[in-house]
Amino acid sequence: MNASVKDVAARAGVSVGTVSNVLNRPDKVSPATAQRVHAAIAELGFVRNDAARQLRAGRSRAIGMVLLDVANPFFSELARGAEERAVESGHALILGNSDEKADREARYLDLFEEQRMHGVLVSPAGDVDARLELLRERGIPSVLVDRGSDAFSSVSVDDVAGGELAVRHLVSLGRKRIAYVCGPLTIRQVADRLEGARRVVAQHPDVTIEVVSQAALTVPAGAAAGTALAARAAADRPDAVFAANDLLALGVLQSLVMLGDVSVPGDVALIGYDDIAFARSAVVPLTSIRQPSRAIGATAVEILLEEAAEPTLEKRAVVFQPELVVRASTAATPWR
Amino acid sequence: MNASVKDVAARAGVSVGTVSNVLNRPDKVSPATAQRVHAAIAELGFVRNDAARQLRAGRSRAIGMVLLDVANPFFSELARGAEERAVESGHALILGNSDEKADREARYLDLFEEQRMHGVLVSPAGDVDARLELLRERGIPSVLVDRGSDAFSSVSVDDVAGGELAVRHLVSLGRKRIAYVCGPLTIRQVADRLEGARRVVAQHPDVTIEVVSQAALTVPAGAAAGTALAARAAADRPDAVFAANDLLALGVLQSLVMLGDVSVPGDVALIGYDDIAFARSAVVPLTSIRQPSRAIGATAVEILLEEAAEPTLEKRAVVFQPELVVRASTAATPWR
DNA sequence: TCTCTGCGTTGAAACGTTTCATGCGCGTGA
DNA sequence: TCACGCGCATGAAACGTTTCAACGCAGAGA
Repeated sequence: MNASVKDVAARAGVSVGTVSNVLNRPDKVSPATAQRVHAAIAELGFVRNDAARQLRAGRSRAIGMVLLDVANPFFSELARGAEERAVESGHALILGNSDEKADREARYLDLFEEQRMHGVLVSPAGDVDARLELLRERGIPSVLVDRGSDAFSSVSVDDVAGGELAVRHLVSLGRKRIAYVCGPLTIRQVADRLEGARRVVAQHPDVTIEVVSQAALTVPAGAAAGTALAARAAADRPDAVFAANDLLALGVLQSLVMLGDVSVPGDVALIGYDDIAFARSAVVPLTSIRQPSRAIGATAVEILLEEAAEPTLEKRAVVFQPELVVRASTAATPWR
Repeated sequence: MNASVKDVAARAGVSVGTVSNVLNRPDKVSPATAQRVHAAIAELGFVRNDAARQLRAGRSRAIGMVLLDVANPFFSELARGAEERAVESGHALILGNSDEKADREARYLDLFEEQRMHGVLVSPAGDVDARLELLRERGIPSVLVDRGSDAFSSVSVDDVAGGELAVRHLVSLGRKRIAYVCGPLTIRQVADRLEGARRVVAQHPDVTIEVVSQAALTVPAGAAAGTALAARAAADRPDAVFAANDLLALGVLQSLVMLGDVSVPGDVALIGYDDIAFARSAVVPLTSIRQPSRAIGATAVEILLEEAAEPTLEKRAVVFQPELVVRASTAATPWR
């Protein structure tokens, strides 16, 4: 049904080896022959079969990426950065969604292994180290994204520092009773941000922190947490909320301001994490911790490609620093 | 470096054919042999090479999808729906971003053709019909997403009806001077929504519509449009804005309310399109037109798989109906 | 004239899987 | 007892590419 390199060779009156040379090392073939081959290709509408090429090469040219949640703007930005860098050097980026589930993550890694991917980028949900070690043994390098590791190269943001930044900001505004609204503490980023938060709290005897853990890092999960907070007696309510990401924060904001009768930042100051594009257009524009998401993605691909080319390379750990972006949700005086 | 089916066969003391049978038609092999083969697979850590399998099979089990903008929640939801349906039947979904650029779109289609994809889903940026016709000739079916077509199956939403819904709502609130803030009119959805809007305007002699076209369908593009509107003298300003999607609407909202001194919905009523999750947590919660994004993705995969199995099938066109979701940005009285 | 170089081209091997015609051994019915 | 059918297992062929050792040939140098 499809023209193969053999058909092209026959049509152009050359051998298959020559056709392949025209495609892959044009300098090795005379202009006249190349010309004839190109003509044959065009006439037959020949399209290279990547499966065969890959089989021969032993590995794919594609890079696999498993993310916690593609619908989260932080991750889609990250993916964007990675894709751009990958395409730049002739690689494709295959995206998978783990939904923070270890089994979905594992399925994608299996798939990537079957495809003999050029390399794999993971923002891990479960404990992937053993699995990645297996991949490495089979010649597939990996880079962890948005999390550090002792065993693999990684590109991450200093989440402990981010937690410190956030809580230090809240404390500097005079807030004393902080709630940390977060997802499962098994997610490293969630735990690290809490760790940073606690460090700051430890330095201020009169400040307390309470952990409100939800099942997911999504807007509805945040809304649930916010509803619970709004239902409390005012005296019992925290005067500040640090949310583990902006989606949670937006959910909290929604239920505090729109359903409950709690004002932000009057009654409760609110700070998110990631500084997604929507943070600034929220009901009350959201103070947040910004991460250089695109740069993270691009850097991860960069490192991955280097390791794929030179497997003996030592592992590296790039750590970006987060940045505080102050908006109305923590402003000293209520916005408007 | 990697164990092959041959190694497994040797280890288990059977032929390669038998190993393949164990993997693909377990019923054809005696339990005892199957047992031995499974043991060998485990011992050697054998992982099937998908490239070889694909080469033999003639086509990949993956489905390719090209979207206008993966970072747009409408599309990531859509992709999510598609992915779930695809995985359900043992297919992988490969995602590509066209960024509304015809050349990027073309690159992905080339890639998908080289990979002999099982099928292709496209939300088209450029004019893809000819290209898809080529793919079809080569045995790769395609389904258009979020756009109708005469030549291919499609799953879309009635954008003309959506435009009507939006503007009828604005008119019912007594608004007379409507601005349509949109992206390039070459994008079908953008044009269709305008068409719908114009139909309603045509029925009301005292209502006018003005088109404010931007280069992209993004938040910053919307902000630019909003800034321009805010800069006008109040008498010269529209009393309602219909934005071609929620991202634009959020941008408009941002610049009207936060930079300019225009109140929403007091001075200007604002309606978006897509009803993304963030619409409800905007500065002023956004009235919008909801589309069943996940169902669209799932349905598209469904149809694609049927066509892949039965290429002679007649083309189908599924059209979902949009739905109006009223929030504060068009409420009769200002919110709060 | 003969040998040596180097350029262009050739054709076969190899990548790892699935498929399919073939073969073998055993029990069953005639 | 023989033929037959049935259940399993076999191994070669095929998929389409890239690579590589080998080859032919023309021109240069001896």
